[in-house]
Amino acid sequence: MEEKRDRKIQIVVGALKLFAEKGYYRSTIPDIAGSLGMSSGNLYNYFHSKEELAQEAIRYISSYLAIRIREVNESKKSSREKIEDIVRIYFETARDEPQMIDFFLRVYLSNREVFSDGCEGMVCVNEFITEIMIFFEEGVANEELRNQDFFTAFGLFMGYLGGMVFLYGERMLPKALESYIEDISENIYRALGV
Amino acid sequence: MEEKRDRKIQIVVGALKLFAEKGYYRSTIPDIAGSLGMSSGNLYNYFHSKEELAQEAIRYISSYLAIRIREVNESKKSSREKIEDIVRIYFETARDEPQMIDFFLRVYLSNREVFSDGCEGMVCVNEFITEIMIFFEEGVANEELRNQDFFTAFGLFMGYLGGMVFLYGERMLPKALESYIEDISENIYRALGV
Amino acid sequence: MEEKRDRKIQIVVGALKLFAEKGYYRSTIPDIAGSLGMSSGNLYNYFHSKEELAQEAIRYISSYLAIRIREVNESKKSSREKIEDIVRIYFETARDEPQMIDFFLRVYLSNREVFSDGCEGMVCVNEFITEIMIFFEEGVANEELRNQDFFTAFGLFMGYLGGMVFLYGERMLPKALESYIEDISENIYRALGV
Amino acid sequence: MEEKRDRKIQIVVGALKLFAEKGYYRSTIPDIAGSLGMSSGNLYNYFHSKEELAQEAIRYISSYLAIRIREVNESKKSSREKIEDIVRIYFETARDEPQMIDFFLRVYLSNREVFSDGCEGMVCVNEFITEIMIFFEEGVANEELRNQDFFTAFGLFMGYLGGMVFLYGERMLPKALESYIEDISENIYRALGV
DNA sequence: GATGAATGAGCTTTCATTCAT
DNA sequence: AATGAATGAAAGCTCATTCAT
Repeated sequence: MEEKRDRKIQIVVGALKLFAEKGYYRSTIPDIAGSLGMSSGNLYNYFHSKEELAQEAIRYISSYLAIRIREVNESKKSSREKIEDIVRIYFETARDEPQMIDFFLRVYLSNREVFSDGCEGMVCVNEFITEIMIFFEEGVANEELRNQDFFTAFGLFMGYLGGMVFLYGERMLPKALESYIEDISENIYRALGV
Repeated sequence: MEEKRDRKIQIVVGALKLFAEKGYYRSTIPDIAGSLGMSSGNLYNYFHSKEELAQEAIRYISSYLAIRIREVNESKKSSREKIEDIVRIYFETARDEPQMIDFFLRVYLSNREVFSDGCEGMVCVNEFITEIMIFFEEGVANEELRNQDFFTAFGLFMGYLGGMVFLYGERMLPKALESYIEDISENIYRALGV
Repeated sequence: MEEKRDRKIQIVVGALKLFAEKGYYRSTIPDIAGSLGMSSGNLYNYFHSKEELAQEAIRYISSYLAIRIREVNESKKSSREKIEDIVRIYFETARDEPQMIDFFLRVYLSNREVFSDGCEGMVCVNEFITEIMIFFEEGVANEELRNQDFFTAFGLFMGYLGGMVFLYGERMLPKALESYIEDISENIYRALGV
Repeated sequence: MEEKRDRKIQIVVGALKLFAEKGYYRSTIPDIAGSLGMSSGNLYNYFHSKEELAQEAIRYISSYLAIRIREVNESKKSSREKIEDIVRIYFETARDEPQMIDFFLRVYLSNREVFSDGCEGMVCVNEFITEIMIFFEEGVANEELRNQDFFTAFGLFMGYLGGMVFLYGERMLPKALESYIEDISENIYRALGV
């Protein structure tokens, strides 16, 4: 039983990688199964459909990022420092596990029809959004961040990071992603701080 | 000959709309041709492939937005005011011609393989980026904007706007898109201003 | 346009033959297309699904038999003679166009799930049943047939003929099908006559 | 060993039910095994293939009906009464154990390819047919029934009953099946009697 | 005997593209 | 220019059967 759960996670991780590289529609079930050394028929013993696989993938990513941001939220740092921590987490993930961010940007955000049954609204990225919300609201409560509409702040933060990772993926950035952390964090703080 | 050029534009506009609504892989050539009242065979008299059609579409969008931003750049307004004008243009386009922004976010940014032969790097959105670059560099030259890495600024500006339109498209924003213009412009100015 | 209608009929006739020979689930779309010298992709330019093809087939058969029975109904013969004519039509069809009766017995009657959307109840065999009903009611009106429940009579008539054709198909009958016409008609008349 | 025989019968009974409900090709081995609370692998310890299972099912049904008809044959009743008894047995089975008759009509009669190796001709329904034959020949010997070709009589009897149960299954009969027993028996007797 | 993961062939259906008309 | 029938490769998914445990 435990084994089956482990295998499911292995499959999600493998599928995630392929989806992120080639997109949802260009990744075929035989591709995914093959990359895991299994037959495509067998894959259906673990997941009922390709869509379900993609939905599990986005849940996995949301959880992965949420765990790391939760640590930041639980620290005693200032909002300015927390911004930098979150930017770092995001960029390090983009560097070390690029499929995570790429899946998010290129599969989840773009192929909404794949997620419309089972991941309506933002239910499958809820964990992640919740942590960003906690970060923001604590900053406001501590009078370190301006009290503005959450989505206005959220759009800036996440749109910005997503945009940078996209430029990075397109090899449009002249320097390594990490070298932008300081400037970007400063820009975000200027926008959101009191 | 002139006629043929007009018909090509009509086709691009029609294809653009369908691609934006249903995504690249879910839009079929018969779909596109049908929505234009023509046969799929005939469509191939104007474009050699589905990819070419998508590439023309992104060029069209880039040009469409560039023209409007050029007007802003040519005005005598302050950078603070220009930011607001650009945000307004972007949001008004998202409201009145949603396919333009949606194609950009959901087709161009996500199905990179479609654009890898013919739109490498950013050549197909060059016109648009150039105008943003002009806006930024003039602001720096006038000492209204801080002199920072262009991509750091660009990522913030465009990532932010894209993020907001995405949230809007997902019906996650409680208010109309335009009502955020003021706050968002302020956030951008705080981040980029001197 | 007319051509397309003709081609559709050709396809129905071809599919009908295969379905009758091998059953619905053992007849594959490539089989059907191949037997008609066309590609399976092209078949979908004429019919939207395998089910639709089967439904058109039963409508075709129902119409084919109804036309022939209508001629009997329009004749001035006695009910006793009409019974014999109908039995003859049924058996001659079974001999000359065996796929018609076989499809009816082995596909339509047995794979009800295939017909549940679009041929609910008996709507796709309505034409045929209507003619049998006319035969019966006129016989009753003329006081040649006993006035009994229609289904009691219909079940006998059609169950009997179907049963004989089944035995014939299984090569269980020692003699040719036609040589039973006289005896069977007599049995039916004994059962239904006044 | 005796246990194994019992388990085999249980499996046949369970498979029979599923086959009758969903058809042969729509019933999967995991379905059948699952409905019996066993694994599909284990089912293969009892039967070598899906086909074998279906063949055992029809043998079981043939035997089930034969036993009941044998009782009728062994009674001292007239042919007219025996007809009514057989009709009643058939209809009561259709009501109380519908899978028996449904399997016969919808699986055995229709998917001949499944039975072509192992149940050629009528060998798997031999027991049942033999009893009907005994009924008929005794009736002829007693001069209660006309001396006609056995198949002519058999086709009427069984085709009729099968047709009525089919109409019943399609919910086309306005009344309960049993209420037709009297009329149908009368029709059969008129057809077959001296 | 019992399990269920694994296989792999085969299914229906889709669709970009071609080409005779 | 215009049509749409035709192709054929490939997709997602199913399932009887096997076999290591």
